[in-house]
Amino acid sequence: MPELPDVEGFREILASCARGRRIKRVEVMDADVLHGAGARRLARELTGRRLAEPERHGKWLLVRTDGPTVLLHFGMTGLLLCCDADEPRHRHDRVVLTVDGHELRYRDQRKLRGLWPDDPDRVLSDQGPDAMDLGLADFRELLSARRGGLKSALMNQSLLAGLGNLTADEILWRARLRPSRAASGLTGEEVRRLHARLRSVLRSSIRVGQIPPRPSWLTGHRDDADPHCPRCDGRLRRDRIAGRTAVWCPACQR
DNA sequence: GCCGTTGTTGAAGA
DNA sequence: CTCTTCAACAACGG
Repeated sequence: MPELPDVEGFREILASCARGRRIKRVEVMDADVLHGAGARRLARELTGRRLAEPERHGKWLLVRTDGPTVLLHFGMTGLLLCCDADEPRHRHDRVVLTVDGHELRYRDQRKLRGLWPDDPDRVLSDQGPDAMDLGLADFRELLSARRGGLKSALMNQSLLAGLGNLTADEILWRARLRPSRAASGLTGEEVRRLHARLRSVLRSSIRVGQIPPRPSWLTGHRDDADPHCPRCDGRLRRDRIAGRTAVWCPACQR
């Protein structure tokens, strides 16, 4: 689930639910999700701290406090929820921060990622600029220096941070470009188009907190038994590209 | 038991 | 060195 738009939604949840409030209690139900610090140390460092304005970089959420910062990554199945304290716990709730009146819950089925109570600069040192902060000139520069495929470049977090498998497919489909194109082989006009679609897909998705599963979007048809293009009605293709399933329209995308 | 999964990583190969 | 693929991580659904 979580790509840039989802994580931006989690950031808004965190801000509205807990900003300015004090952490009363830290519960770790499953220490598998803690990286670089155990449950004891996490509780000691966070209990009594006041939550500050949260930030996001790519798919990372920075939980700022008046003391240490904790970085959250949601892997494929992670969520951040703001719950009333009397709401029953879910079996996949791994860490719970109690603030006044609410509980912030890190819920994750698969535990592929988790919490890093660590120096943000160190954890984010391998990340490229956030995809929403990347200007056209830098985008062009970065693609032109690339030897591999276009989709794998878009998903490479060290080049630009935030795009995953679904957003990359949606952006490429909107820009009418094939995922297998060489990253450095686009014309000036194609780069401009790609950059514009990148921004518009992210902007719309951030509004909804996910890629909108609308029938007019490619992502709305990914899981159809016999998926067809919502633009030209041609049959969509599924290919294994850069280790993930790419869905694209051979008729619309060049 | 098989396959697949909106993510990332390290190892191995091209 | 650059880039890609692969297996692994863990848990679940079809």
